[in-house]
Amino acid sequence: MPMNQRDLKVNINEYLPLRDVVFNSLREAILKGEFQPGERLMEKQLAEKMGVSRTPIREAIRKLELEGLVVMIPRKGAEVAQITEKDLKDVLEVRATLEALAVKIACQKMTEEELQALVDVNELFRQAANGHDTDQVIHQDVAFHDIIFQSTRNDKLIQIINNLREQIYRFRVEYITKMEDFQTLVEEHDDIVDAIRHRNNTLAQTLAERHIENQEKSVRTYIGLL
Amino acid sequence: MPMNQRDLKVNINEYLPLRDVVFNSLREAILKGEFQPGERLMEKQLAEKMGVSRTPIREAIRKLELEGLVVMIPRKGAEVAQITEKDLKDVLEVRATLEALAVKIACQKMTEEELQALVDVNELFRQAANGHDTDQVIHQDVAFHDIIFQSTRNDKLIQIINNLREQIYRFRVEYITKMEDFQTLVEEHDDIVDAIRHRNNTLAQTLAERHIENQEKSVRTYIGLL
DNA sequence: AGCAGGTATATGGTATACAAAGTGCATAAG
DNA sequence: CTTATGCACTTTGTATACCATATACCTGCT
Repeated sequence: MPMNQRDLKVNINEYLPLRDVVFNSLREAILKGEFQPGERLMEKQLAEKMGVSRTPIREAIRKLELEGLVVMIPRKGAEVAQITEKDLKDVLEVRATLEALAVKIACQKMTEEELQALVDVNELFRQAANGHDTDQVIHQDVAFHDIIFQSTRNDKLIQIINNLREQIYRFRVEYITKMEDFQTLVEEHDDIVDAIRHRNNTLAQTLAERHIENQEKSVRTYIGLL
Repeated sequence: MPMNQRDLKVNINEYLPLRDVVFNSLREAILKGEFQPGERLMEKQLAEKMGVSRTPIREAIRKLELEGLVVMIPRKGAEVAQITEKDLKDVLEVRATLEALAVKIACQKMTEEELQALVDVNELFRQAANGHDTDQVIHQDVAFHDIIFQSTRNDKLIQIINNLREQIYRFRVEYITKMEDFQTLVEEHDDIVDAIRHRNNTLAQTLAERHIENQEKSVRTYIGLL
């Protein structure tokens, strides 16, 4: 019985409509910068490259459209969304508030196990930062924030913050790569961990908000105001 | 020349792909409760009813899927999303924070014209509430909050809050209809207007947050914990 | 009543067709 | 030499037909 159940579960988990496979591929390609902002996404071309028909491509594009990663131009098709300075500002303004909310809830709900995981990830982050391993820095930074989000038990909050992160992910890769000094980031993470450990939610909120604001400043500096 | 330009503009504005017409129709139908939660959305049936082919229907459903209004069941199709008590709680927790952010920004950026418009809408809201005109109460309440959101000049914030409002809109219609006493709502709106007028952003934030929290309590009371 | 098996129906995807709009390039006009 | 004009080509948007597979329904058997 447990085996059947597991098989069933595996089957359910493994089933992914082709449209979602396409959706995930395109999304990742856009986030990694394999498609430039403004670049056209042509159905036939994508269909041929991915070996599928136009139908799943079109459906994937509908989802990317709502996700904000592509914009539709009537009767011309989809192109990768440009990000203006204002978009960046708007996104980070909302994100700062929601990250603050997340740590506030985390102060109340985070378990000891989660806190330990956060400490561990933060240590990996520190090592990556000291070793200037940018890939790891990005990876552990995402992991760090993910632990905080998961501890809120608020699926809607998690979904929205992830979408907001996604929208500026392309920049993050660029500016993190250019950035030499991760010391500020390390210190900010340390402070946030401490605030959560002491369940000091007002402090944690302030720190989280400042953390995102600093990120905005960094992006501006390193990207050169776009 | 201005006439040509206007004609062109009109044409551009009037063009809506069929998929978007379908998307808007289905969305409105779901929000108005014309489709019950859990009800199946069948492509062929919808296509016949709306006089289009399956293609635009399928694409519209992809967007509804990402919007959270329908859930996909693998190899079975789309059905109208159920809303659990936890969903409601999660959504309102995020909304309370974002409404607070909105009024905070509004305190800084709202123009005198917008403030006047807010006062006017608030007066209409009061009249609707006194006259127990539920349709108008809902309409003016939406208008009231919209003016505040627009004054933030943050398109991302506006988009996210609108999505969050949408998710509980179905309940709003029900509970507002059942609600007899709008006095609390009127007072809360008055207080928020005053706080914005005096550019008191900390007070405004507190009021907005409480306003949404009260809404959560009301929904729970009137819907009976779902 | 419960189960087996067959039938109908829906999804998910492929392929094709075609009108309308957009793109690009060559050629004509100024 | 630059700017229109025109024409061929491509792409989107939608419709339609088709099929494999999965689910739902029904019917008859035990």
